[in-house]
Amino acid sequence: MGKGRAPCCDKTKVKRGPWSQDEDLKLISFIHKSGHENWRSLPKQAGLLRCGKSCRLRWINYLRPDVKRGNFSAEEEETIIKLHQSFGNKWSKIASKLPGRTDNEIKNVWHTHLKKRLSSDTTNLNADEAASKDSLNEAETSQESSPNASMSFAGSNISSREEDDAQISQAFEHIQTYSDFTGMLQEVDKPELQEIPFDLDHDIWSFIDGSDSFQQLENSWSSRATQESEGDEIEKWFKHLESELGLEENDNQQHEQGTTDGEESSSSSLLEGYKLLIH
DNA sequence: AAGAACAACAACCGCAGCACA
DNA sequence: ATGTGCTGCGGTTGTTGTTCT
Repeated sequence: MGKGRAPCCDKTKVKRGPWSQDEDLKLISFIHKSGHENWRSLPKQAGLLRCGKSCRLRWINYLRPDVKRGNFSAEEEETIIKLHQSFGNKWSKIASKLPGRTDNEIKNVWHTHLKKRLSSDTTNLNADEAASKDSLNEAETSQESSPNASMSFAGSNISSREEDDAQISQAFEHIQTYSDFTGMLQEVDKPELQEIPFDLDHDIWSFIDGSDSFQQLENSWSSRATQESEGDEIEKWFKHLESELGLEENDNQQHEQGTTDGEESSSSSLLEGYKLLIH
């Protein structure tokens, strides 16, 4: 201390850009073994030529086992819109209300889908309003038109602050339901989400990222991994991860074709790689 | 079929806040 | 009480994939 603030990392000595499968594997296996108490020193300890920030981001947004991947459901989108109304661009706060979704993912969805949808909805509504105003003037109706701007979200219209608040409350109730039933997160209309069996792997996920600390993990993972049942669970989890990372197909293809490329084969199976790393 | 335009998303950067010495 | 280091957050950029002309 006292020598000035050290830079986050030496940019000339760290790798940047997309993560390779080998890097993912190293990060996963290191965190499994030792946890992530210190992101700054983690890359060095894990043998990664990456900035600690980059490792953290990769883990949180992509590799963490409880990250829910796949398209956002209409309900989730609606929830994001409502939460954004009350929280603004506090993505982490919004993310905390949506189990399995990361702030980065929500931010992306907002910028790519929801913002546009809202603006087009608003435009449509303005046109509708103008049209309805004319008709209202003509009919000289006694009904009061709302002074607040109206917004439409996926079939629901919010035309007053009170209704707005009520809808936010409803959203929270909905979120609570989500939280209560994380084991049933599979969406009926989103079959791709069923690739993540929350219920089946609940133990291993809480084991990895839940109430059990990584300090406990540090002591238990290696020894537990040798036990057959735990080994099965680890294997299962790695299979899911491979499927998430799209490695399953490669793996199969290589099995069919007969692997010749050493580099590819070294990363074709996360589980095999993991086994090599921990032994 | 090829190139351009657009969309989606992963990753980076800089700042703020917190914890600790 | 103060300064430093670390983490987390939000804004932004870069890359890749898809659709359109």
